[in-house]
This record gives sequence, structure tokens and C-alpha cells, in this order.
Amino acid sequence: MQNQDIEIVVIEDEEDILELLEYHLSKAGYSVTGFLSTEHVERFLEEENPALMVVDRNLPGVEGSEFVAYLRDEGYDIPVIFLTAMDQGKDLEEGFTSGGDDYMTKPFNPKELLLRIDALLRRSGVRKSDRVKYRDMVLDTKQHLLTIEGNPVELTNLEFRLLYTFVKNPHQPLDRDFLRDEVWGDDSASFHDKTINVAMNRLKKKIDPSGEKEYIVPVWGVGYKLV
Amino acid sequence: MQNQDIEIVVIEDEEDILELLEYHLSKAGYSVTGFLSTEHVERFLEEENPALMVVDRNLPGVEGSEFVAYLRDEGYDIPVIFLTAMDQGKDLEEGFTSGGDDYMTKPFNPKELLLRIDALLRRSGVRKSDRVKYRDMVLDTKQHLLTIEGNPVELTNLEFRLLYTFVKNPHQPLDRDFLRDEVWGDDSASFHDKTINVAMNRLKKKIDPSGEKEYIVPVWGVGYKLV
DNA sequence: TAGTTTGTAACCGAATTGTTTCCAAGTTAT
DNA sequence: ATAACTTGGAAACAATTCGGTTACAAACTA
Repeated sequence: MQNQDIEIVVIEDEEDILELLEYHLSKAGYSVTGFLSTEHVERFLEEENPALMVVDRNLPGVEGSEFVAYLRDEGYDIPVIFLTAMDQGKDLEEGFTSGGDDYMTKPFNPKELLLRIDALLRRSGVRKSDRVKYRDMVLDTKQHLLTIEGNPVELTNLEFRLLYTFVKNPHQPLDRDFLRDEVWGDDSASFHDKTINVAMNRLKKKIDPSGEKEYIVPVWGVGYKLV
Repeated sequence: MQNQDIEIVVIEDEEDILELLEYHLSKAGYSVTGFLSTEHVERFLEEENPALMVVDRNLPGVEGSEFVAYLRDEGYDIPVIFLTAMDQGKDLEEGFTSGGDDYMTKPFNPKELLLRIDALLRRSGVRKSDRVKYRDMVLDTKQHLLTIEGNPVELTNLEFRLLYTFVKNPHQPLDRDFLRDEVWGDDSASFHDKTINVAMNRLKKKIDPSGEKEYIVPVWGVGYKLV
């Protein structure tokens, strides 16, 4: 799921609406943290670094827009979508000038909220567009990060490039010449036979220490293939 | 006027609405270029590099959303606000999934459109706020001042620009080529290997003398990233 | 000119990558 | 079926690459 590991904060004082929001966002794959007031939110922001906030405009105590204006002043650049009960012109203006990115009126259409969240995440650069998936592996080429079943797996540069060429060409045996060209490139001159073997084995050990997943299998006399 | 020199493209086939849009946007200080169809827009984008587009969803010939999807595919990342005659759920979804950033229904409230344009410009980095926060660091770009936990930290010009590029691109490994382009710019000619290393280490030492905060970590074989 | 900032160079240590050797498993020939 | 042969895997070792550190020189500022 592409929304996995994206954290969203919701601030809403009406408990049933908060629950509804949490339900829809969770269902879309986001991890959601709800607050009934702005009280402990700043502390949370310092520690967690969530990707986006959905904020009710009318909160008890500190106004939603006031709070966001304060955060902006402090230097927080987190994307904010305001929710409000009515569509008053004054409200709208205050929402945007206080530093909000978008504005929706209640009762909100969940579908639209999700679309707007998605657009805002895209624009603010949270969505890492260049991800490649294979079975339970996710390669984030921008972040140089591999996760297996959601857990990060440490790979070296070479190993990452190697795995990437396999994920790009699944199910087909890649011979050693191809791998050498693709991964090692020009450094082809003077190249020991077993270099690729050793590199492959190190990679296989890292992505499948127990050897039970069988992501990559040798093809005798040819090379390797991603099953 | 803060909107001076910001270029906005409007694509709208109904001439009177186009004029109305041009009027409101010009009054707000933007320089506006209107088109009655998508026809010559791409050529214009190639030459001018406007900051934002306002696009009617229902255009003769190529659909507005289709056109934007095409542009996105071509690699154009320009912010887009869609206008549509009716608020159909299908329309809305198509607007966002084709790569739009915001969506308004006609008849639109000019005030709201201006607010949304402003918010989107802010978010897409056209307007840069002069305070940026990351964890307990606050960078004041106006004053070239950094505070950590409220305490001022002395940075040189270079170090400040360096840290700023990291705060602008958090969580991403920034490779040395990128940093060189971004921070050092044209002086790329004759550039010692270790220059970036040394600069990075000087910066790291200043923002985290004890090395316990781990703001910036090296990514082996790639560069550095702000955690 | 004095003082600060920034780039260069040399060196060190750690992480990564390549080489070698030996062994196991698959393939082929007898 | 078994021996000879070929290829892949494992482990230890060596070489290389890369980042960190320091000292020093050049460039820049006040």
C-alpha cells in the first residue's frame, strides 16, 4: 500500500467526527494520530515529524487557525487541511491566511478529503514516486532504501544496484555478462570470475538470511534469476 | 506588491470567464497569460516557466484533465488549479488523479480563488517563508540565523546554505553532485573531492558538537541525509 | 593587515568490494 | 552408478574506496 508509513495528525474536538476521520484515513493506509485539542500537538510534532495535519477550524480554547498561524511562525512547514462547520467567507480567509493549504466544509465527503490529502502530499514532496515493488520487497530508489515486510534492510550501494536490476527484470535469468554491464559498468576490465558470485551471495544473505524465501535462485551455467 | 513578477497561465474557453479571471488575477498583481484552448500552452511552458496554471476542466478538443495528465507525464511539475462547471464526483476524482493540486467549481468566488492560488504558491516553494523549522532547529533565512533549542548557533554563510538545502530536502540522501550544484553553484570547476566532506563535517560539528543528535548522517557511497 | 572563512592535502580508520581457496552440488561421460 | 568435470557457495583474507580528521594555505572581509 502506497500510503503505508505516512503519518497524519487529526485535531478535532467532536469525538464522533474524529473517529470517523480516523476510520477513513486508516482505511486508506495512513497511520493516524488524533487529538481532541491543540494542547499536546506541538510536543508531538517535535518528536514525530508527521506528513500532514487535518485541523478543525473551531476548537475549544485555541482556534485551529490561530494554532496553525502560531506553528507557521515557529517555522513548522507541515501541510494543513482545515475543516470547518460552515462556509463563511471570513472563516475561509482566516484559514488560508493563517497558513493553511486547503479548506473543506463539513459535512465533508471522505473521498474528496482523501483526494485532497493525496494531492497535497504529492505537492509537498512526501510521496516518493519512484518506488519499485516485488513480492514483499519495496525498493525506494530515491531514498536508497529497501524494506521487506515493512522492515528496513540495510544494503550497500552495490547490493542495492544489483537488487534493483533484478527487480527491474523479474522472472528472467540474467546472465553474468548482463549483470556485469548493468551493475559494474565500465569497470569490466580485469574482473575475477567469482566476483559476481560473491556479490550475489552477500546480497542473498541480506535479503533472505534464512534462505527460505528464495527470491533469487541460480540458473546453472547462466546466471541468476528473480523467481 | 508581493505578487509582482509571478506568472500565471489561465486556460479557459469561455471568453468572458477568461477575461474575468485575467481581471482578478491582474488586479492581484500577477502577470497573466490567457489561452482559449490547450493548443499553444506547451510551447509557452517551454519558453516561459510560469508559476501556476488555472485550467478549465471542460475544454474543447483536449480535456483539461487529460492535458494536465499529459504534462505531468512529460515531466512538468507546475501547480494546477482546476475549474469546473459542476461538482460531479467523477469530475473531482479525475481532476485530482490527473495531477491537479486543487479544484474549484464555477461560479467561483474570486476571493477564494486568490486565496487558493496564494496557498498553492506558498506550498510549491514560489514564496519562501523566512523561517524554517526542523526538529529543534529553526533557520531564519532573512537573518541567516540558526537557533537550536532556542539558543543561537553561529554558522558561516556556506554552512547556512548547506544546512538550508538539507532542511528543504529532509529524509532524502543528497548526493555530492546535487549538493555541489545547489550550494556551490557554478564554481564547480576544479573542485577537490573532499571539499564537501570537510564542509559537512564542519557543519555537523557546529550543529551537534557532541554528535548525539544525529541530524545528518552519511549515506555510504551516496552523500548525506537529514534523518 | 588581522581575522575569518573556505579550499586543499595528507593521513587514518572503517566499510565495502574483490580475490583466493576450499568445498558442495549439479552435469556429463563412461 | 560412478568418476571426472563444471559451476556455485562459503569463508577468510586483501585491496580499494570512501568518509572523518587535522593541519595548512588561499581567499575573502572588515
